[in-house]
Amino acid sequence: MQNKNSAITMDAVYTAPGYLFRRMQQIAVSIFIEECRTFDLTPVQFAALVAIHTHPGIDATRLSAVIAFDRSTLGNVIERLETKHHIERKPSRDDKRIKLLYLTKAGAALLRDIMPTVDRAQARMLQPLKPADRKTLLALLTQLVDLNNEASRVPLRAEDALEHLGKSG
Amino acid sequence: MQNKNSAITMDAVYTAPGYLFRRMQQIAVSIFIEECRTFDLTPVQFAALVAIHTHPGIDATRLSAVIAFDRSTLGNVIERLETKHHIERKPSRDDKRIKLLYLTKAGAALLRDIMPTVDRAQARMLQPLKPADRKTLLALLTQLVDLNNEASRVPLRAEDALEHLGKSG
DNA sequence: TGTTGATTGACAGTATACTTACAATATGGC
DNA sequence: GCCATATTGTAAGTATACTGTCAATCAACA
Repeated sequence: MQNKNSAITMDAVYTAPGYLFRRMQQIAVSIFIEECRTFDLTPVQFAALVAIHTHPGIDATRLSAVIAFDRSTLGNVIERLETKHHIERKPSRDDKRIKLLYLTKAGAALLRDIMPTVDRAQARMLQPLKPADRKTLLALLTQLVDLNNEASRVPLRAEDALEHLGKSG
Repeated sequence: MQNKNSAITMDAVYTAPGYLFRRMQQIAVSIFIEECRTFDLTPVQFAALVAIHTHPGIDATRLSAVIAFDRSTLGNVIERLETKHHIERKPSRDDKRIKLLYLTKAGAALLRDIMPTVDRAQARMLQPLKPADRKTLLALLTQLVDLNNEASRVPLRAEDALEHLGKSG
């Protein structure tokens, strides 16, 4: 909202939720990359590894729904993870369009090893707040993301995405 | 944090602050673009226009500090705004390295006209929350972004960035 | 004055994050 | 079985968001 004079100041930017979300995302990625630099893994690559670990044999389309990540971009992410030998793609016998995703041994080991570092990175993001405020912020944010799910171009579809899974391979 | 069995589940993603910030950023951009589609303006382009309006004759480096936006990427943003005739670049007489940024008449008019739409977009992002919760979330987020400012690769330098301004052109 | 070091904008490279379009393949209705 | 429709992965195009590097320029100092 502008003030009563409708004068446009930098407050139109600094106090806008959208600006704060963008800044916080920048900061979060920066902290994650810095903490995990020895593992050479980005936040999205980490999310993909966790999802593939949790749902071995998932395909790219379902993976995108599970981590709420655009399907087209995910193609590049999968490619990079494959180049780094963290995952492998296997053709499905039942559906020739589909490529099934699995962690390699190295990928599974990496995921196991990186967990404490990721936990530390996540904690660092909220560190400056008092513990009670951290809980409040997380609760409100979780609520808001959930209620706004359909507003995003790639809504999270954790459940339905996996309904038809497990019958291919 | 993982549970006591250290089993890796999707909760390692879904409950992580970093994931929530990413989701919220996706949602915020999506809402902004959707509301402002008739104006063909992105959130960052909007922030740049506001900053140039507030500080006519600013250069690209200072602009990047004022909106906490990477200097390299900002070059492309400026280029697009110039192509759309919303801003113009003029060489500085005092410093041949610098190009001074100004809104065009059309750019100023666009900025004036888009304000209500941007306000509506910003309001929509927090709409699902109760009014009291919106205030709480905004306050905590503002605090967190401020306290984490130095953690980002492009810290906000609203004040210092403008200290040496106004002597060129 | 002249040279060193900093600043500025531009560029190349990587990685999200989205759009639309397309060919190969699969599915459901007939 | 055949065909319209849908799904899947891929690719091209746009826009952030960052890393580096580089040449031109400027500023400060010996």
